[in-house]
Amino acid sequence: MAGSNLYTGTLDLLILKALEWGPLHGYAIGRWIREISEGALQIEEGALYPALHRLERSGWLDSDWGRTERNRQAKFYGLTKKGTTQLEKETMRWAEHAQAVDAVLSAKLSTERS
Amino acid sequence: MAGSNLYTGTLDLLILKALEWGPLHGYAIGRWIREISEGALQIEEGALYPALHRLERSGWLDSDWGRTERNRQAKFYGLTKKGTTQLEKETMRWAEHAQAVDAVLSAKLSTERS
DNA sequence: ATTTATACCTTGACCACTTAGGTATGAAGT
DNA sequence: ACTTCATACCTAAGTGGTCAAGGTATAAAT
Repeated sequence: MAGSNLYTGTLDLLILKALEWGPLHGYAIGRWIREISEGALQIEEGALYPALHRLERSGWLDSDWGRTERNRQAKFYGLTKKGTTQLEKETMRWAEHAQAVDAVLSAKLSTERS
Repeated sequence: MAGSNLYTGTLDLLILKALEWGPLHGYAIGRWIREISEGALQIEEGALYPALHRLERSGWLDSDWGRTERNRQAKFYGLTKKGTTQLEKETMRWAEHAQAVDAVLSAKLSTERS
């Protein structure tokens, strides 16, 4: 259930950001995002894995099979150079969008409303 | 052109907010959002009108045909009581989501990344 | 009489996300 | 040994918001 409150389109940014400091496997990406956001962002697996495949297809990520500290098989994803550039773009896009929405939300009656 | 940069799901909030100070017609809602956001938020008409219908169907809005200051026919939308409640909910949802995303974006390497 | 800006609408396609399943494996408990 | 649990991956069908690209109508201006 959980109804993960995220707006469509932000998932890519979150994933790219999760990999900024080095490779992680998919399951850990989801967990990391949830923990950093203190539960506010719950990524469904049905959204996470297709997103990882899409980002890899786009060339932002590459992947390698390996083993976790707990000795489980896992596919580790890493940022490519293109992915790093994309992360910067997406970060800027988010900042601009968030600022714009906040501008609307803080609009006062004084504005023209013809 | 334009490729309106908004994350899916934020449109409802923007529309509800636009009507907080009183009724507006659809075209004016789109223009108001664009102007307040200084062009950052460009609402496509193909998204705007269906959204208005959807919000009205949900009971957040009601509508009446009238005439603008320029003497044009236009359908004026107003917030219902349920719509006002919904605006509060959506505003909170946005605030929480934005805060969560910002938390992820400002995450430092120090965080556990097992 | 034509153009322009306003104002509304719809249809088709896309695609991210949800829901709801499924498989496999290592570790831990009984 | 067997079961259970958490980990870790995956996919298929359906939903639904948005975009692209059309279209109509009308008041005012040229």
